[in-house]
Amino acid sequence: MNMDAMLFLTDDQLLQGIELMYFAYKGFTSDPDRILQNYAYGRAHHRAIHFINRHKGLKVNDLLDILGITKQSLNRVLRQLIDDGLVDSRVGSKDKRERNLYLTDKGTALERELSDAQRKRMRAAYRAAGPEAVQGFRMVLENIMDGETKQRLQRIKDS
Amino acid sequence: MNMDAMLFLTDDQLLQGIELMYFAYKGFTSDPDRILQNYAYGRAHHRAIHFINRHKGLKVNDLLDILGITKQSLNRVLRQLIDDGLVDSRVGSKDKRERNLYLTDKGTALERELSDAQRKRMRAAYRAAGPEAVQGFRMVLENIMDGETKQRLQRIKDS
DNA sequence: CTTTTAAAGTCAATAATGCTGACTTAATGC
DNA sequence: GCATTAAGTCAGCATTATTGACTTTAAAAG
Repeated sequence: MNMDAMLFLTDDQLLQGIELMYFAYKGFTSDPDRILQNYAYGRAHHRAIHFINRHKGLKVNDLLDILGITKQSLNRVLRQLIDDGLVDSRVGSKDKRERNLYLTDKGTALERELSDAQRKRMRAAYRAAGPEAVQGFRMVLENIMDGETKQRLQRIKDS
Repeated sequence: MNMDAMLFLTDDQLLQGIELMYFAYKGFTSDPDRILQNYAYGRAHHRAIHFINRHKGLKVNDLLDILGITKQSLNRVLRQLIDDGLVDSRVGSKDKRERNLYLTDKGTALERELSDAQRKRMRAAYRAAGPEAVQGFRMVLENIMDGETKQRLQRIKDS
């Protein structure tokens, strides 16, 4: 398939790609969803845990920014995770209004359990598709993302 | 990147892929989500409309099977679409217990509006990434899917 | 030093979308 | 005739999102 062929991608071929995204995402979330049921948590908890792990010590506002949800939506989830001893909310050292979020050992353990399952699936998919396919996968996904989202991610990475 | 390098994909690299899936999916659904608000519909309506369009005349049971939700969950959504005149539910010609689902002109119009936006995003992403990347994108996504989902899709395609 | 702004947290109400359980209706198959 | 199947419905509940209206605490601006 060359560049010329690209220009003639039919609507049907594009719809196939759209369905692929839908079904792949469903598979992608299925392992964590199953695990979370054992803890009476949902996807919202998983996302919070994931990003607190990825950006240790991030501020509540940063987390809100990444997730793109409201303070009130996050509150319920974060409250539970803190009360259940999975997340530690420490008063900011410089600015005492801020709270820096960290996973506790218990939180880290759940994060491992969740991401082990998800990594296993990704690794298998990467292996089956091969290294070049992985590069393509990444490139297309990055271009599907909102420009705004990219900027948000960059901002967090810089901070 | 060769096959050997694949075997040493770090956990961090895999986590990056996981985040990419999350953010790309978010972008992927953002255009339809915005449009659906104008009609007071949600993603569930979109999915129903999408699959009724893709598999014209499909049975209610087939739609349940594809979506992987319960009859009661679908009912609310399908009821609305039928009442609003977007979907036509016709008594099966062979087996009169069955209902074959079709989009009306009005339903087709909304489907176009939704998928135009989504196709536009996909087309742009495909172009920016290039033809080989698209192949890779497809291969990885197919491998992320559940085997069960693949079989379900095959079953519908055959029927 | 007082006022304003900012970060975090909370309460209440609402919406979309899923679930389970318990049914009904109509048509098919045997 | 009777069991099964396809579709549809009612009620209740859970999760996760929303908006709006606050409070508390701390920093920044004046």
